Amino acid sequence: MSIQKDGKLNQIGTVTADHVAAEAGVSRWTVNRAFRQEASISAKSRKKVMEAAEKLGYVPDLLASSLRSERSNLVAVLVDDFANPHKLVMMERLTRILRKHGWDTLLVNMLGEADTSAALLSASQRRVDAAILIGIQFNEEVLATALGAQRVRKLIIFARDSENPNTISICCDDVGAMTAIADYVLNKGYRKPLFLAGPQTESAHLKRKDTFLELWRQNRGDLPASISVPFYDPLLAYERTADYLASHDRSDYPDVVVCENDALAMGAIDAIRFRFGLRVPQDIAVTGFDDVPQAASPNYRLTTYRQPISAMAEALVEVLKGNNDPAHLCGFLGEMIVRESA
Amino acid sequence: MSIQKDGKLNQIGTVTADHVAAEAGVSRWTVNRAFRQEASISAKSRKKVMEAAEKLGYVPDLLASSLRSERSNLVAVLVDDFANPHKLVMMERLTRILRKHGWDTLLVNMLGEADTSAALLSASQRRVDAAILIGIQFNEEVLATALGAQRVRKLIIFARDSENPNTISICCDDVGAMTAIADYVLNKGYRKPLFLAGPQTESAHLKRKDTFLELWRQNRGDLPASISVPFYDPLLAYERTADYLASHDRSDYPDVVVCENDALAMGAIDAIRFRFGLRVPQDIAVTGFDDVPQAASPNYRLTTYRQPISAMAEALVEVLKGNNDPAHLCGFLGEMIVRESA
DNA sequence: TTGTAAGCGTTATCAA
DNA sequence: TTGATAACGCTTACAA
Repeated sequence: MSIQKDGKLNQIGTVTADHVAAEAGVSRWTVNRAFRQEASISAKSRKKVMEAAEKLGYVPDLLASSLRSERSNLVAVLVDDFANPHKLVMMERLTRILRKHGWDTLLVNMLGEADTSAALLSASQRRVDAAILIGIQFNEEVLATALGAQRVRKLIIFARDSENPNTISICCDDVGAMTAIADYVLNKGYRKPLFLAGPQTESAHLKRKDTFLELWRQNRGDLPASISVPFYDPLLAYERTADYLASHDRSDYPDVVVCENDALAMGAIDAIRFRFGLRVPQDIAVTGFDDVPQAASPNYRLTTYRQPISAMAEALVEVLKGNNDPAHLCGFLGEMIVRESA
Repeated sequence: MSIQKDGKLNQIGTVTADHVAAEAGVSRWTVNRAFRQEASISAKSRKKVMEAAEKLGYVPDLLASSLRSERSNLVAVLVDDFANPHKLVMMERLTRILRKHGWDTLLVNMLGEADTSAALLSASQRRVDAAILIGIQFNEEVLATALGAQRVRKLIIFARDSENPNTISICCDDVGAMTAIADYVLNKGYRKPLFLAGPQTESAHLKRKDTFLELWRQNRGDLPASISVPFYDPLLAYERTADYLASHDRSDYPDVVVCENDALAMGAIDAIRFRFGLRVPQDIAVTGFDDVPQAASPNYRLTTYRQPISAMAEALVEVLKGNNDPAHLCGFLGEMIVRESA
C-alpha cells in the first residue's frame, strides 16, 4: 500500500507523519502542527503539509497520539440495561454529539452490578478520557472501590443523580420535571394517582417517586399509593399493574397512573387495556417520562416528559473539555409532551 | 498514585510492566508473558509476577500494546439507524459476546450514507481489527472507495448480505427464513398477502421481498402486491399501510400483511386497528421479522421470525480470530415465533 | 525459560 | 515558526 523509509511495503499500509514530512519538505513536527487548530504554524507550511498528506493518504494515528499525550479523545459509555428503548435514544445522541466534538465512543456492556469494576477496567486499559454511566444497576459502593483502583480520569453519571462525590452527574431536575407532571395531572382534575416506580436500588437514583408523592401531599393533603418493579421492563410493569388492580376494588382504582418512565407506562397501558378491558385515559389515565419514539405510536399516544438529552450531551462535552463547573449539572429542564393518554 | 523510576509521581497513576518487573525481580518481558495464555513461562515466575501486579495494581495498557502489535482487540460497530429497536438487541449481543472473547467495541454513529467514509476513517485511526456494519444506508460504491482508502483490516456486514467482494457478510439465510414464513402463511390458509418492504436501496440488502414473492408465485401461481417505505420506521409503515388500504376497495384488502421486519409490522398493525378499526388477525393478519422485545407485548403479540443473533456473533468472533472460512456465513437459520397476529 | 535490542507513530519539551 | 531529542508502554525478533 505505501512504501516505508526502508522501502519495505508496510503490512497495513501505514503512512506516517515522517512520510508526509519528506514529501512536503518539512519536519515531522510541522506535519503534526498542521493537523491541529491551535498550533503555531504558517499558512504556507500547513498548505504544503495538507497537500502532501492528501496525496499520500495520511491520517494521524490516534493510538500513538493517545500513548504519548494525556488525552485519548476516547470515552467509554457503560450500559447495563438494553431493554429500555430510551437507551437507544441516549446512545444516538451521545455518540453523535461526542463525535461532532472529536470524541470516539467505546461501548461497554455492563453485565450486571458485579461487573462494574471489570467494565471500568476495560475502559481504563484503553485510557479513556472519561467513563460515562448510563446504566442503572451499578452500586455506589462497588463504584467507589472500582474508581479508586482504576485510572479512569473522570466518571460521569448521565441522566441520573449520584451521591458519590468523585463522580459528575449530568441530569435533569427531577423536582422541576415532577412538578410539571404533578401540575398537569392536578389541572386535568385527576384526584387518585398511583405512582409506578422502577428499581428502588441504592445506586444512583431517580428522585421522581418521592418528589411526586411529596408534591401531591403538599397540594392535596393525601399521599398517593405507589408500586414498583425491579427493572424498567414493560412486561414487569404490566404484571405489577395488573396485580395492583386485581387486588383492589373497582371503586379504589386510581384515575391516573404516573410512571417513572415510558417503558413502565407502556406496560401499564397494556395491562389496563388488555387485562381489564378498560380505556385509557377515560377509565384510567397514564403518564410517562422520556418520550421514547414508541410513545408517539397510535397505540399509546403517551403524555410524557422529554429530557433535553442533546443539551445534556453538549454539557458533557464541556465537562470533557474541562470548561464546566461540575457543580450545576443537574438542573436541566425538559418539556411536557401532551398526547392523549392523560 | 505510583512512583516512577525517576521518583516522580506519575500524573495518571500509571504502573507499568517495568514497575512490576522490579517488584517481582524479573524482566519486563517476563511480566508481559505472565499476562498471556500461550506464553512459555514457568508457573513460579507467573505467580511471582501476578502477585507483584496485584500488589501494585498493574494492568497492561492496551493502547501501547496495540501500537506495537498487529492487533488492537478493538472493533468498530457502525450504526446508522437508531430508530429500529432491533439495533439495541444486536448491539447488546455483539458487545457482550465480543467482550467475552476479549474485544472492545467502538460505537460509531454513521450520520448517513455520505458519512460512510468518515466513519470508517474514525475506525481506522484507532486501528480496529475490524469494522462491523449493522447499518442500512451505506452505499456499495462509497464503501468500495472508502475501503480502498482506509486501512481497515476487515469489513464485516452483520445481518445483511453484501455484493462487495472485499467484505464479509454474516447473515441469516433469507430464502430459508422466508420459506418458513411463506409456509406458515400458506398453511394458515391466507390467500391474499401484501408484502411491506423497507428501503429499496442499492446498498447491502435483504432479499426478503423478492424471495417471498417468488415463493408465493411458485406455490399459488399469483404474484402478491407489495409496498415499501424508505426507512424502517413504524410511523412510515403506518402511513403507507393506511394509504394502501384507503386506496383499495374493502373486497381487495389483503388477508395478511407480510412485513420485512417487526418495526414495519407494528406500524402496519397500528394502521389496521386505529385507522380502519379492523381486527388483527381476524380481519387482516400481520407477520414480522426479528422478534424485537416489543413484539411480545400484549398489544402486538406478533408472529415473527427470530434470527440467531448470538450464533451469528460467535461466528463473527471466529472471523476475527481468523478461524472461519468467510464463504459460508450467510446460511444461518432462525425460528418462527408464533403468536396471535397471524 | 528468560533476557536484550529495537522500534511502533506520536507528542512534550526545549532549543534554534 | 520550525527542528531536534526523548519518551509514552508495550511487543517482535532474536540471543542467551
